[in-house]
Amino acid sequence: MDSLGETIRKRREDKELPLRIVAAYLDIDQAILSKIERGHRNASREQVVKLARFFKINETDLLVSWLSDKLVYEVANEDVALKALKVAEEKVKYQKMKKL
Amino acid sequence: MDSLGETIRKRREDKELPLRIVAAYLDIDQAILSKIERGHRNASREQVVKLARFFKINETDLLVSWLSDKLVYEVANEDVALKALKVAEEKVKYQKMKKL
DNA sequence: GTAATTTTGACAAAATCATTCAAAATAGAA
DNA sequence: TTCTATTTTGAATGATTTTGTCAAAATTAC
Repeated sequence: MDSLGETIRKRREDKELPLRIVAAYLDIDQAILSKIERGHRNASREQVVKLARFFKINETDLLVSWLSDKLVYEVANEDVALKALKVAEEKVKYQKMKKL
Repeated sequence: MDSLGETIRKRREDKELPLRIVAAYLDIDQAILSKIERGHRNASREQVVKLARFFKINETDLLVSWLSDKLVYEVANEDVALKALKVAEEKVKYQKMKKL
């Protein structure tokens, strides 16, 4: 249940690559990558896709990690966080149903 | 499973109040309230609290409605929407656990 | 028809967020 | 320790998003 940042930092350290290299691949400043890894900045969707490609991580898995991080951030400090997540689930399920 | 907008529009129409009156209570332009009711704008947390007070709706319920709307919006058009919501739940539960 | 209400969109102001850059901090090797 | 590479931080800038205002257009009710 790692955050996106924790996941890619582990991968990068396994391969003993400096931020510089990965950042260059993503075409971003290494400061930004540092912040993404530490959870001080949000990655963009495109950056997540590139990261999955670079580290050969399943793209869907990494997108789930990224999106769930954003959701956690959105409900942070709300007493009703869990309830809201459950209700949101129901709403999404309902929307999906309607589409068929 | 109504959205916040649907909920307060129903209440307002039940009481046969014009936007003008409710908007004045919230201290916002009626155009904004119109957009909130139709889901074209997001309400602020403070506005939700005021709306609950005005319509005598349980504040927690209305906050859940509001927050879940925002979550649904955040995952809109993502294939992994449901999965991300579930993972976010786990993450929130884990954070809560750690706090004790 | 008129009058009241609601909706819309253009615009401006404010707030938020992303990026760059350089300096400071940290870690590792000799 | 000193030297070097890497990482982290924060300030400044820019870009984007959000927020509210206003007036005109559309809708509804009478």
